[in-house]
Amino acid sequence: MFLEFKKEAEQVLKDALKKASNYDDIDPILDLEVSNHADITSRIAFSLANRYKKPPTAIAEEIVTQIAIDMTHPTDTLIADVVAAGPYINFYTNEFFLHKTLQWIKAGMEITTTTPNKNREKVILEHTSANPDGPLHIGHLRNAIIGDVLVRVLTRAGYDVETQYYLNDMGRQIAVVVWGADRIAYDEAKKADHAVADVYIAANKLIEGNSEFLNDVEELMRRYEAGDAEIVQKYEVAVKKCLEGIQATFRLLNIPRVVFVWESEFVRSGAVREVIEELKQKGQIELDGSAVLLQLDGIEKRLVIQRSDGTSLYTTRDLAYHRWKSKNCNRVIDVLGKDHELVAQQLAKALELLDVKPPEFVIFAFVSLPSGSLSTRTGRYITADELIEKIEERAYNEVDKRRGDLTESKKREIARKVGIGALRYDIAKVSPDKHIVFDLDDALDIEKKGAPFIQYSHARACSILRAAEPQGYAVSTDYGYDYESDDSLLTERSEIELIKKLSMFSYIVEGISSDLKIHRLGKYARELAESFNLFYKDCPVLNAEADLRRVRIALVDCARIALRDVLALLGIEAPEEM
RNA sequence: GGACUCGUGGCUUAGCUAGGAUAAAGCACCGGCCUUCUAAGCCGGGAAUCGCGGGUUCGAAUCCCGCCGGGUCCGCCA
Repeated sequence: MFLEFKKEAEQVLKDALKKASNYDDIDPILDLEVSNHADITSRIAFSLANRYKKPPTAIAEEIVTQIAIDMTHPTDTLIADVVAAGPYINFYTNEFFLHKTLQWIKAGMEITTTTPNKNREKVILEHTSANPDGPLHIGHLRNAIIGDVLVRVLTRAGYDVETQYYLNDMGRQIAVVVWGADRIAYDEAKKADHAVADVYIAANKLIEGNSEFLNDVEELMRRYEAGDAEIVQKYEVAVKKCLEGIQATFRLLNIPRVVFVWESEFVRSGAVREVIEELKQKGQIELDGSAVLLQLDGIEKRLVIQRSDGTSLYTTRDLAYHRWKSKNCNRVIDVLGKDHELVAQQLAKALELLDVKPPEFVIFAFVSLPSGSLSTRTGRYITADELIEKIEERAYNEVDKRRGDLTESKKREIARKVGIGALRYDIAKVSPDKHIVFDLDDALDIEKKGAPFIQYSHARACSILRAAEPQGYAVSTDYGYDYESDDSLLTERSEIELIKKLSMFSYIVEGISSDLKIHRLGKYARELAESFNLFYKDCPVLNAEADLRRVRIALVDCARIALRDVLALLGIEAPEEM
């Protein structure tokens, strides 16, 4: 609902600028921002001051006098007041805005987009895309969580999102696994992806420095690219085994519906060859022996698009993949580690040559351990599975400490929600360009004001509604607003602050769907929980006088919905008690 | 060496894209609040020359330049 308020403020300001004839020539950059001092504020007076050589305070004053809001009916506007505070023009919401916000929440919080026709546009979002040579580790976890939160936010904003996991099945790593699987048995007692990692690590040790084995591996790669049926079959067994484990981890993390796209498909379909031929015609080509290099605008590093032996490379295959993605949707989004940044730039430039709109990249900095960087090959990593198990155990201890009264299965269920929630929140709340040194003890310390804090607020809201029912207090949609007098029964500061915070939901979702900065969602979720906790402390609900009780119960219900939904966007489950 | 990126209280972070009203939180620390809807909560306190130096500006954590420190990349690997 805040978006609607902002839109109205924009319109009012534009009209005022038109009326203040001195300023009507400018293209209005309204400079409207959320502020501590008002519900929304405009700093436009500063830029006008520069242009017209007048003090900004005078300009702000002048503009405000031109503002006219028709208030013949209180429900014609969401604005209560506009005042000049020095150089700032401050806008304040009215009672009707609060009322509309609650109605809107109860009706499902539809996100009205600012740009038309965006609804149901198709997005293909690629995340994780880890090599299928072992389990996901905490580096992949960051990728997966950022990606999954984006998928949830974009879906909520009205996009039709497909999540893809690009499967690098043509790399050397997989050939090593396939080679190893012929000599070393999988440990069937282990989770599939962990068993694959064992084989991968052991095979690497055997191959290291042994040129005969190295040749074997290269032979495998050649035959796979050529589509040798026997080899393809072996590859499929190994890759699918690993994938089975990775998907199990995704399920634990609440990451649903991921479509696996096999890299090799683009080679066998001829798409890679087409890309290479087209680049040879359209691009600035250099030859190094029989290898083909492409010089890209603004990038010093030349991109090799074809090897001396004529076989394809990862980047060219990726180009074919991206061209295909682009043909099948309106927005292509890739979540990538920082190590792929140069490749991403080359990819974007090469796609431009092919007249394909480049993807939007979300690039995140590395996760390392206090002992150094992660490596699947050397076995130096903490797996996502291990982390999930430990954090759930820690969460169980916390639940057990507080709720000894619950049944074992109930405690386990809450521990699972709290544990995964804490993990996801910890990663989602940090800006992707911050390097993370992962400290296991720190991650397991779920006393902090993270996901459990937000979940707890939700549980409290549920608890009130649970207690209301047996007393015969139904949840109504009466928010205590009087259309005649424009009065509201919700007048406490904490009530109003809570409703205003609730109204920001769509603003945040809409914002993230364009700037893709998911850490803003974590901040909003925490602020929402804080607002609810303040309301909870200040305003008795069930013991309030009957009319007030009715509208406060309705407010609690709205808060419950918003907390549940914001947690859902973070991929965190909202327990009804904890 | 070159390119990119990060550097904000003891620790972890938000704010930086489009410069503006007292730099905002969490953890840790100190003190207070459970006969009322869950104390995984609430209130108060101390704690920051926003890495350093210059520049642009009426105004810089935010933009520009230089330096220092951490990270990533610079394969006919993926």
